[in-house]
Amino acid sequence: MNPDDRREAIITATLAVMQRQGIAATTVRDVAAELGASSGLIHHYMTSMDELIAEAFERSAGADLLATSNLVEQGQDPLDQLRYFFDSYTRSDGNSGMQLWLDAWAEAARRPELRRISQRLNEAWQQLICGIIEGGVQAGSMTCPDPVAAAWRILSLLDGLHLQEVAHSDSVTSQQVTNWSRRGAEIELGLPLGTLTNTETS
Amino acid sequence: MNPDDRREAIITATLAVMQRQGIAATTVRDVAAELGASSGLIHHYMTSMDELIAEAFERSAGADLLATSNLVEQGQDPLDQLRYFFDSYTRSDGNSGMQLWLDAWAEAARRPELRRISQRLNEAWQQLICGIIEGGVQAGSMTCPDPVAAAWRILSLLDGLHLQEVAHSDSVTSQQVTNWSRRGAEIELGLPLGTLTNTETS
DNA sequence: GCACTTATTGGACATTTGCGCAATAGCGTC
DNA sequence: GACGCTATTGCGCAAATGTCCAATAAGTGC
Repeated sequence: MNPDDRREAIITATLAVMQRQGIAATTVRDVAAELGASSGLIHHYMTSMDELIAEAFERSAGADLLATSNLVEQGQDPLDQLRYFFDSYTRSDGNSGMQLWLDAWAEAARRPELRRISQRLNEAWQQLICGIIEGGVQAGSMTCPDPVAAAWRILSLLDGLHLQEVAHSDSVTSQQVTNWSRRGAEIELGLPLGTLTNTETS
Repeated sequence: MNPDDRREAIITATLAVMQRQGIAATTVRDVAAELGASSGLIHHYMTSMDELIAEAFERSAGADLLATSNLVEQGQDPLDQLRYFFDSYTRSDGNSGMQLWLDAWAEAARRPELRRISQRLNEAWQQLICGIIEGGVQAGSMTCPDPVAAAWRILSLLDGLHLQEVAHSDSVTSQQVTNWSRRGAEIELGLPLGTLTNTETS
């Protein structure tokens, strides 16, 4: 098999195992089994387990960011962009992506490679929001004296709420995450109530 | 040694190891070394590793909640209580407590015992905030149409920001967490700018 | 057909893990 | 001082894990 394709296949298999079992419980043998190959093969392409995990996480989380980023770009005006942003962010595939983020944040303290990637991606998310806000302020549709802080707040609010949903699904439901986070952004940016809740749900 | 005291000593030692190395990297042997005893002793008092970890986490996180709760009770009025709340929450001992929470949230999906505890404590935190807000609304010093949602938002914002600080200390500093979270609460509750920032820091 | 490179295998190895168990030590009671 | 209970030890066991490596399969160019 072509080395590039093989590398890709390994990362895909690793991602599948990671989403199923969590980052900490992902082993070389599990990846090999998922791939239908031997464990030695993984090490022939990857220098270490940490690198493998970091690369697989980057692939998954990077794709999510790119998808949202692309969707946001299609918004006609900043308000539209913000709606697209929430639509895309909230619809993370069954929260398996969010569990991955939880694992990544927790493991960041112990895996430098993973830490660098999660930090870079989180900063990119914040900048994506920050750009929308700055556009909204310039267009006069949003009110925000400190876009940088507001962007971190909106991102942290989303992460914090999703965190509750993933860790304690009985406490906070997916619907509440959607409603509460949008309402929070409306308050943060001085938007009229209902600006971001485009459907009939309250 | 008295069985009760011994049990206590084991939990204390476990907590020390957990704060130093993280939940996932806490082993029976490390706890035994911290305690200055043999590994067999731990199993003589604890039926399993999971139970030990869950109990130690509950001890630590429960104490933090109690401390903040007690401090809040000493506030003269709801605004005072909210200030005390932020003072206490932000000054979590060098973030080792927050790393523990990160580990707990990530592990919640795989350790039912831990999940129950973290869920219960998170709900208690939310109720603590919710009570303050309801008091503030009643007293007329805060404006909030939905205290339950607002409390979850403030808690999630704090958690989300702390999360960034612990996982990526280069992105978000402790000072920014303090300022941004308080400013967020001011916006959320319709408070004048600076109501919660009692010091000279901006 | 033959050398040479490389993908791939399958298992060995050292380490670490939670846990169990037989032996020991310490201490209170009669 | 003997007995009995239990706290405590220290080692052993089986399982799991990351990593490495010699052997093999499969092309590939000459």
